[in-house]
Amino acid sequence: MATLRDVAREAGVSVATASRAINGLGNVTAPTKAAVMAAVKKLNFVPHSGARSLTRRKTDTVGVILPDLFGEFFSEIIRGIDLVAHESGMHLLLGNMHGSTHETAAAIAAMRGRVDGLLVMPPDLKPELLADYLDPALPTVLLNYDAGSLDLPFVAVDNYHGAYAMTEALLARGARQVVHIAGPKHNRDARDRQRGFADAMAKIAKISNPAILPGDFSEESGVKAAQLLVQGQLPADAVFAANDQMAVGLIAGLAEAGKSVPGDVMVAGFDDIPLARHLNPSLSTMQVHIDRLGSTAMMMLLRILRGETLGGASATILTPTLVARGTTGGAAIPAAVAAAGALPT
Amino acid sequence: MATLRDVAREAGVSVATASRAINGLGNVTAPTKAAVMAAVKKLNFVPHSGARSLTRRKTDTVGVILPDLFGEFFSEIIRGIDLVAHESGMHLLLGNMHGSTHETAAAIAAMRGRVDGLLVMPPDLKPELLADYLDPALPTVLLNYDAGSLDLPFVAVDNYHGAYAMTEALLARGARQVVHIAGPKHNRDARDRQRGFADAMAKIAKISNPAILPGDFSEESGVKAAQLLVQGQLPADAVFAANDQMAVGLIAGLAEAGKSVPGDVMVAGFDDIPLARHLNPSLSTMQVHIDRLGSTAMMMLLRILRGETLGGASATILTPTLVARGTTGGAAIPAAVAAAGALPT
DNA sequence: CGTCATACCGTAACCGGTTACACGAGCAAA
DNA sequence: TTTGCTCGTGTAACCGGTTACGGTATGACG
Repeated sequence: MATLRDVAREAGVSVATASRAINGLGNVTAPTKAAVMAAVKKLNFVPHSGARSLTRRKTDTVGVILPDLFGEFFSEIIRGIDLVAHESGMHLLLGNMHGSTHETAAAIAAMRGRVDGLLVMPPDLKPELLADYLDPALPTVLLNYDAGSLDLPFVAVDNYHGAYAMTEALLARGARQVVHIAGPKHNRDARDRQRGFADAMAKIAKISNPAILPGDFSEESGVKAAQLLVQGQLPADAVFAANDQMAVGLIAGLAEAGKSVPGDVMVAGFDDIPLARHLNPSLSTMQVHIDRLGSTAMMMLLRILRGETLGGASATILTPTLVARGTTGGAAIPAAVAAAGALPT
Repeated sequence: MATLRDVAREAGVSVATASRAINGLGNVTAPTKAAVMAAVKKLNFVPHSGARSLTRRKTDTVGVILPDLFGEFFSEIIRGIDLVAHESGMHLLLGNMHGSTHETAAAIAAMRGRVDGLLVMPPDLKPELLADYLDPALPTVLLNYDAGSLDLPFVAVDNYHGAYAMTEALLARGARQVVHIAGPKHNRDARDRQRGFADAMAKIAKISNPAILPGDFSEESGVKAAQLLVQGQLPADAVFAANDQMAVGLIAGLAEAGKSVPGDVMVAGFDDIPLARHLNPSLSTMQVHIDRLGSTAMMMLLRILRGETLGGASATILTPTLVARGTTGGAAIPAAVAAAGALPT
């Protein structure tokens, strides 16, 4: 592979001149520039971005560290990030913590010297630990994580009020005995959603100990919850799953047991994954623009990198909106219309 | 940020010794190693991977260049790649060609000096162009692309025989007038699938000019196809969409027009995206293990990087398998059972 | 005690670019 | 002619690591 010195020699100039010519930094005569460019073509020289970023102290890359890569949730986030990263000519270096705390540290450390900033989503990590791992000198934006004590910028979803609103809606539809299927115990999103549910039940329905079934955000755990519900003879006229994935499993499990939705029991989820509107009946859920989670975080990071100060905007809370569909007996928008984009569902 | 020289100074040794101690390359006394480690802790030094890869001429990173990041297809590929990359301690640098040829060149060029190898998926690029962009010295594996004249290793899906098999299955179910919804004209996958369909119709049903509706792999184009079908009074007892996404739109459109599936018309797709089994009725389709597309490509690349020779295995063809579900009146496996993983659907 | 192998360690040259600074040429003003 | 600028270019010092090579001290051995 040709290096800059090769090009310089070929063009009969110094490396400095070659560099200037290639980067168009002025101060180069037209003929010499042409000579350099000819040499570039001839040797088909491609600049070595690694070396480049070493001196420039800029990599034009941001590191993205996610807990996992499974499912639409993460792919939507990545897409959102890429959307705005691409506009600014930034690249994405993917890190995956694969659920383990130890790997998280490794993933962050491996980013040193490869990225200009970091986008981290640590859904089940204690803030203190996170602070240890992160390099204070490296601009970092947290995804879906309220840093609390740390004063790192972040963008998060208002899980609490979302869950509250959904519970309220179920109650308004006439449900009395609403059961919640919780997410993983240590997961912050899950805990906030559960709190929102419990508070709504207490404040609105005056029920202080609503039934809560365990779950782990997976489809299987939704199926299991359905079985528990039916076999345990748990009285329920509505079930609110902490995410759509579980709601999908739940509905399948209920159908298996001969329960009809929403006839016998209403069902609601959270996230509005693409699948939700295609179910039959379609799934009522809290719509989160997952891609926006990624794109706004990336925009915040870009502004930090440009040296702007975020000021009050250092924390962005995305409010999910309620989408009433078939599983709560709501306005069931014909799938074809929704798919064609005629309605902003 | 502390550099290696800082550490060396702090520990009272030379940079060479510090480097050796940190990397555990022997030839360092236990006490001096301890001193270095202490300095590392004290300054909390994290090695600068950028600089490291410059001298090592190894980045421990592979570049992944995809045409887009939209939908489950790509996220599954990335997940598959990450799965095996992670095992070998490799990182992923994402490049996105955003559909444009010009961007493709830029994306590839930007990888120079940042990666040890490349995974490229250029579904609508001519081989000659691709050859121009690619650096022959950089190990590259093509995703879902038969390089033909270029002798680059690749892993691809046997779209032709998959489509042939699906068409055959529809005919075996008694369909006579099978309509195909094609994918984007310039897309190789789409063209191969269309060829498989046409050949099967000709050979098995002796129909040489089967009806083919235009599409672009999007859900909307499936809806449009349904409208064309109904309004155009096109006789059809089965519709074979070139991918699942379009099949989903198609089904919604048919339902809108009052057509029942599979009663009035059977429907089949291609890919087996996760959504497929959750539709009601569930979608018959050709199952492609999309994640394997990514993981096998990554494994091939790793072997090349390790200096092994691929030999005959330089081309891997993944054969899709037929999954008969509800939309062709096939064995409709209860969703709950399938979700629980009791059956390997 | 001299010789030599061995094990540790330091000096300095690299990897492939960028860029501060110096230098010479050309030209206008004094 | 001398001074002073500007403009184009070259020299060399970086960026932050790795590593070839050479030096020194130590112990074994004749």
